Amino acid sequence: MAELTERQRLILALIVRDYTETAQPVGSARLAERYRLDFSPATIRNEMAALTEMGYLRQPHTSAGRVPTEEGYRYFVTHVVYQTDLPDSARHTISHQFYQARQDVEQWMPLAASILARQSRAASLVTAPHAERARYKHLELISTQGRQVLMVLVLVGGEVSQQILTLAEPVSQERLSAAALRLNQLCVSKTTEEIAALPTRSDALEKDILTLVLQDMSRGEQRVSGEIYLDGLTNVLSQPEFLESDEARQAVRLFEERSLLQDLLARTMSNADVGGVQVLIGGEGKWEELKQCSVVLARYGIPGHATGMLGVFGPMRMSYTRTIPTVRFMADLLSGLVSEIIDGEENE
Amino acid sequence: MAELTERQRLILALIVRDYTETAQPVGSARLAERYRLDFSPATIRNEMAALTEMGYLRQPHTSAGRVPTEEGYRYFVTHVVYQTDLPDSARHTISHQFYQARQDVEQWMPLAASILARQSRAASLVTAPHAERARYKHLELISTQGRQVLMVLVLVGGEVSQQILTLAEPVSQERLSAAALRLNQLCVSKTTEEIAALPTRSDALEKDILTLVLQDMSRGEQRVSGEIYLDGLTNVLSQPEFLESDEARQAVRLFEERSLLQDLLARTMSNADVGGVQVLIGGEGKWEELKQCSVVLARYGIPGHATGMLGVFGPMRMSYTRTIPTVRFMADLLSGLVSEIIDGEENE
DNA sequence: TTTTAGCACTCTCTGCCAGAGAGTGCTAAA
DNA sequence: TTTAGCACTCTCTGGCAGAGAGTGCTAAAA
Repeated sequence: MAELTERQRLILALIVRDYTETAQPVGSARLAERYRLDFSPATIRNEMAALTEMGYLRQPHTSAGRVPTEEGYRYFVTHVVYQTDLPDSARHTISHQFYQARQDVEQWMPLAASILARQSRAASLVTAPHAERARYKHLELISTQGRQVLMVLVLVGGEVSQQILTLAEPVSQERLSAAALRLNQLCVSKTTEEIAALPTRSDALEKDILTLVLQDMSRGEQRVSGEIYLDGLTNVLSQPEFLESDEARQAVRLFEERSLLQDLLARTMSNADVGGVQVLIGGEGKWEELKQCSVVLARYGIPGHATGMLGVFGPMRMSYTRTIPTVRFMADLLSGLVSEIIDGEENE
Repeated sequence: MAELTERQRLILALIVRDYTETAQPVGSARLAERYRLDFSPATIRNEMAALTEMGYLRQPHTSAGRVPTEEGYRYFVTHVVYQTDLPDSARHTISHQFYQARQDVEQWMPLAASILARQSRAASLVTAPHAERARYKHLELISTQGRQVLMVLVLVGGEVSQQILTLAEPVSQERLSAAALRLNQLCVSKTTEEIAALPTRSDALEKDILTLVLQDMSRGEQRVSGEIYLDGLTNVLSQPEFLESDEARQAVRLFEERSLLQDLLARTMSNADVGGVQVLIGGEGKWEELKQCSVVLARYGIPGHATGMLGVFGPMRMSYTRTIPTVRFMADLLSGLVSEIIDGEENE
């Protein structure tokens, strides 16, 4: 990547900014006037030509203004905006909202998604924190009609899963409770491997249930993420990119097809350290569906215990200046909340 | 409503069908040719004029074909399609898919949403079954760092809610477990009122927790529905209505703004008996946002115990012939599943 | 050497117009 | 009661001209 002069950086930044706001190719005269630059449109044209030459800008057609290329955004993100911090006022507003919802764990994820969407004026996604290694906390067996039993499994960290099991023959609630009690004493705080290594239960009922518990736990471990919370899709649907181009609309499928989203998260997760913000511009060649879109993602949580991802999805010309600091701040904030749940359990 | 002749009904039905498929106003010649009718375009024109006079059809402009009005769809739905049943093949396919997922309660709702979306080729929504009157089943207190405690409350019927509580001073896991055990013995199977009527606990910890449990239970009772599952939004976004008209796009906000959706469900819920399918065409004057859209909704579950809603949302010209029987069938199917969980608990 | 004014050129966008096409309503005949 | 024929209406499409925005180049100014 060639080095840019101070002035070129300024012009690139202003073009990104203007295009982000208007979605129209930006011309030299417009730029000079709107930002009261103290050099002339002609000078700007020369610099634009240079930036185009270097691959940071492009022209939709000969006599149009300039539009940033993927490389242009990339440069903007890494050199101009990456360091900026979220303004104190925003930090306070967000912290305050979380403070009010601190009791209600179930509100955390939707709240985070809603804040991300509002701040970035784009679509947001948040996955619930998810432990790579499941640890047993508590089992509850609820008798229903005849042979049907509702099994509720709570894992360390607070993940909860439910299953229905059909027994070979009806079993009373008393026997179920007794079985659950014994299994709870036996398994509490144990990992999948540790439970698998236990001697086989002599009682047939307990043995069957334990098999299901193990199945459930390892199924959870194989999943990339917990539940996915989305918000702000309408922000993105009203953008001109999505009204006009079929291509961009494709990207909305990402939000429906779990498999696509999981794939995206999995790949990004692997090379994301907690706290670092990943910016995927225009799919970076790898995701056809994201050609006209960008995704800003971060991982949060406590690695080795429970982590989740959160991010923002929008047109390539989204406001990185607003989005990146917000995503970073929210990741830190959720990490804090998760550590409050996890920390104590480590040394139980 | 004036009575229609057999032939008028046929023509109305064919116009609805054709318009549903093509989204284009349908003309007399086209209709005669496409469906090989044994009367001429001129006759059709006469009937169309009559149907227009009666308010079932309208013309976008003088020399265009006809489009059904809201009244037209309403007539079609009540007189033509309401009785039709879902073909056996579809019933079997759906039953089969649920049979495979019968163990995994958490899969039921997303699966139902996915099937509804696929069958109707529109957007679907399913709410988890939700009890109007909460009944305590089991409480779990998980100690985390210091004064933070994760509380997991399981209700009869399988609803689970989580909260974090911050105690005045640190409490050991042993004390927490003991408290939970006592509260469980005390409260199992009790309703909110019954728990509220219990004598105050002497132990301060137990008293505080019980207050939170009650708060949680009554908050749940005030909610209209459980969690909401959505699917198939892309089906609807690719329809011409949504590409062209801003008005229709408004309707997508329904799917994001919980409050709107809750409101819609609440109002429909109130005059829906379980099993009956409600069809809301073009918002029926009440919902501005739904002007160009229709919603097919049904309630499922066991009234008095746990009920939920499920439905399909799409352009006004959605295929009612496919959608209505599917919604009805799915409601019955989910009712069956819910009763399997509930039944046994009643006479515990 | 760098910046800027001037200018010719290019491309899109808008409005306008004419002709084709689709559909209607009416009238009169079957 | 149904249908063929026909005049009429309205939209849609393509072509075309003019306006507007923006560029690149050249030559003069700083």
